[in-house]
Amino acid sequence: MKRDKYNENIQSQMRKGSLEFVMLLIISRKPLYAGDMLKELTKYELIVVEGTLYPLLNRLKTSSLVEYKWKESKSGPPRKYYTLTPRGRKFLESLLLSWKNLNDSINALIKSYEKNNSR
Amino acid sequence: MKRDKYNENIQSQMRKGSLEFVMLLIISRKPLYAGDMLKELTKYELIVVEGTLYPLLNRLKTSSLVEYKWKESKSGPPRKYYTLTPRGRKFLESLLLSWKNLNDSINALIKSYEKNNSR
DNA sequence: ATTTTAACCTTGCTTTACAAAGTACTCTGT
DNA sequence: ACAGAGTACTTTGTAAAGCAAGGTTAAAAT
Repeated sequence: MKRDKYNENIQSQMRKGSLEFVMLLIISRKPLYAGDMLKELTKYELIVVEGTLYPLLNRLKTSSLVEYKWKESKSGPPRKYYTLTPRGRKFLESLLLSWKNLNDSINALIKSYEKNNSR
Repeated sequence: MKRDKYNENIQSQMRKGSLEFVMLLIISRKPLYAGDMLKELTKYELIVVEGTLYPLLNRLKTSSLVEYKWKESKSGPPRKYYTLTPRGRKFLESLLLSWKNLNDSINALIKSYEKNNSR
């Protein structure tokens, strides 16, 4: 039933569109590879899967927002360690502003909602 | 050039996935029709266009989260005034929790970013 | 050598935001 | 009465992107 899909992966749905932002934030802190990112995202309860992550990383690469260097691993094939480009840093700064605006708007709406429901 | 699309409609992209949430919030406050919603959303700087809004309202309707009543207008054809169903109210409550979680996660990441960039 | 594990990639499906064009109803001016 | 303007809602086509599932390659373990 189509209706039920609305209750599945609520958090996942809400994260859509903010994903790039979160990814750039994580990459900005230190060079890491996809496996690290998945762990990091899980820590923040932002579940992302491989099929989402790799194409996203490639889009960011194509857009010159990130770059990577191959590094050998002790336990398997080499890894791509990602960092932000200068362009990526600039873009992240603008996303920070957008996020704060969106955040303010939604919080204003929530306040108005909570007042109406007197809690 | 594909790269440039990343800079267009940043805010629009970030809003994706939170749209249902915002719509339910707005509808929860008082019955309104699509025209009112567009004005309301503009007020909060969350731009949405007709081609997005109407299909979304129909999805919410199909999912039994909202319902509407026809009302005559003084200046044109009748309007659909939307309200939340009980199911819609419950769903909105769960979205509120999800939003707060996502918000906390991202704000934690932002703090960590700002510390690294010592500002 | 073969199997397992790790890392990265690709394909197909589905959803959905948006632009643009379409339908339908009401009011106004002539 | 009817043409045109304005308002409200709908539909169609396109493109983007998340995800599941399957694929490829490389190193390590047995």
